[in-house]
Amino acid sequence: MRNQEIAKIFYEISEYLEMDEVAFRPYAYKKAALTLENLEQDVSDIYIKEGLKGLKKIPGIGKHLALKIEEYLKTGKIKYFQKLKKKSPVDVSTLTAVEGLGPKKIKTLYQKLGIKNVKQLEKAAKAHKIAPLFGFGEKTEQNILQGIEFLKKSKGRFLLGEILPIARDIYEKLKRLKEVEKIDIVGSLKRMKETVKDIDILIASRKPKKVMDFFVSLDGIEKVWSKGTTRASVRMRTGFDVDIRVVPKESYGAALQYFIGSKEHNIATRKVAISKGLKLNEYGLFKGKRKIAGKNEKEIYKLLGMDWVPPEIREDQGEIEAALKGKLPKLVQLKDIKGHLHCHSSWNGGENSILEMAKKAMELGCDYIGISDHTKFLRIEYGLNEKQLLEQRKEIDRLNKKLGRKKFRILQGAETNILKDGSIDIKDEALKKLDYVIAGIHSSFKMEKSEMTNRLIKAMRNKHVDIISHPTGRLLKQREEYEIDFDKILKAAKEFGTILEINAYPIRLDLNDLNIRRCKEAGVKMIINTDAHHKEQMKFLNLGVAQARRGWAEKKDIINTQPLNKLLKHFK
DNA sequence: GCCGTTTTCGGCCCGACTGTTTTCAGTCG
Repeated sequence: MRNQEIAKIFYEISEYLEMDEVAFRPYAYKKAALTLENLEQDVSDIYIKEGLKGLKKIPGIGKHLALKIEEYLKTGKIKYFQKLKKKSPVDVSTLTAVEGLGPKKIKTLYQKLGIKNVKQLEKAAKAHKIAPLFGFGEKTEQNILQGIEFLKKSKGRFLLGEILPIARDIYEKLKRLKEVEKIDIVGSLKRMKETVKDIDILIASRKPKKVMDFFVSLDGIEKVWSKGTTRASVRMRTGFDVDIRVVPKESYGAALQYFIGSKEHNIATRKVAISKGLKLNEYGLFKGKRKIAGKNEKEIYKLLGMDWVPPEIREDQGEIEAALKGKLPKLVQLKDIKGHLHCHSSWNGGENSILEMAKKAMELGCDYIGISDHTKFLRIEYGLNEKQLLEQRKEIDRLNKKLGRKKFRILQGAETNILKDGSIDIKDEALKKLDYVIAGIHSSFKMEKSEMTNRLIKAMRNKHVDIISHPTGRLLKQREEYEIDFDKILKAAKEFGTILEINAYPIRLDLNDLNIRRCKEAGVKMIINTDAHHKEQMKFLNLGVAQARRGWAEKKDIINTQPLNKLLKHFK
């Protein structure tokens, strides 16, 4: 998709303009980038079909941005962007990723110290050159160093949600090639890890050379790192690396098992093989020199006396033992999900009306959808007050009547705010009238552990609060989770019957896999929600399901696998 | 730079928080 490439450039332009203190234009670029990211159609398709006129129909894209998109599609470049980069040769996109640094501070750092990238930034901070600058100080310098450390930890990894669509696109293109007999995405992407380093693809073919030639000629490739007879590696313009590997059909299953990993799972599996006097490697399962399996994974696991292990839990975290005993969990699946309850509408600044959101949910096969707009504390998100919630109630009742379907229902919730002292920003009388109440932390993230734990527990104790949204508050590659005593949270959830959310929004994935497993073991119920601010974002559901699976969650652990009447029983 | 008109320029999300200041700028959401 060219959309993501262009969106990335527009975001950067917006940051350069902010550095130059240009008014309002940064906002226009940011808005356009956001729209492009969520656009269903590929801009290049739109352009081919309808030209500039078609581009201008996209909301937030006017004459000038349409011309820039055209320029990019035709030449692969945007001159205006290059000019800006030349003027301030600073790596804004990674520098702004350091928490606490924005365009203005970056500008000062460049002008006073000539800092252009994170490496120079770190050097300057360590040499205490930043603290004396006007508007900076000791604390800022320390924060910068901390921010850099955090960045380093997540360096070179991409969000599952951003890389998956690109991987699927490449997968589909390769699949159509007639020389490709079998094909799978492998590696950590197949295991649906929350962040992924690169895209690995495995192919069975008798004509590897043809597959290689086709692969390196794919659209969107920036450069080819290497190309051999059975493997190749490329860098995409979007910044991802893609590796493919071609093997003969006869050993495809063994190769699949090997390349899906994880390494730890493979080591443990090979130990099982050894204990049975067998040998397992990427070419097959062997008894002495004789190959006894290798064509597909299932026969390999079977001959090892194990059940087939779903890729999401191949981490050597107890799945080997469970598979040997035939006691693997029956993991929750996307098709088990009957609806979801954390969606935002245009009532609080989301992109789509309640009706549009509901229609999309129906289209995706949901039996219900919950609208849970932000509440008044979050001014920036147009948070609703008590009165507006009542008005929204009427609108939802009206829509339910109009849709008149027994099979589908819109529920009214709200994503309320847990204030600093653990109280909720909406009065009880108003909460009472909602079908359910979500509460989440959206401010004051830096609190002492016991204080933060108590803050959350107090909210859970509220007799109207049913669900805690994104319980740990982390943002992948951006912000650490706030400090909480998770065991105490679990205990409280159990006591008060509070449901913890698995937020499927790509940058959140919160609860994460480990916490999901703890939750399941503690017998605390969970709900998988998308946090969609746009109807297209409902597709994130599968990312949440994947994390639930990684956390060994089964259908019974997740309340939105239940039909509406049973679901409602979980609420206070 | 977009949008929406009162068709040709004015409006465009705003409060909390932090770390600087010593009344506020920059960043975040």
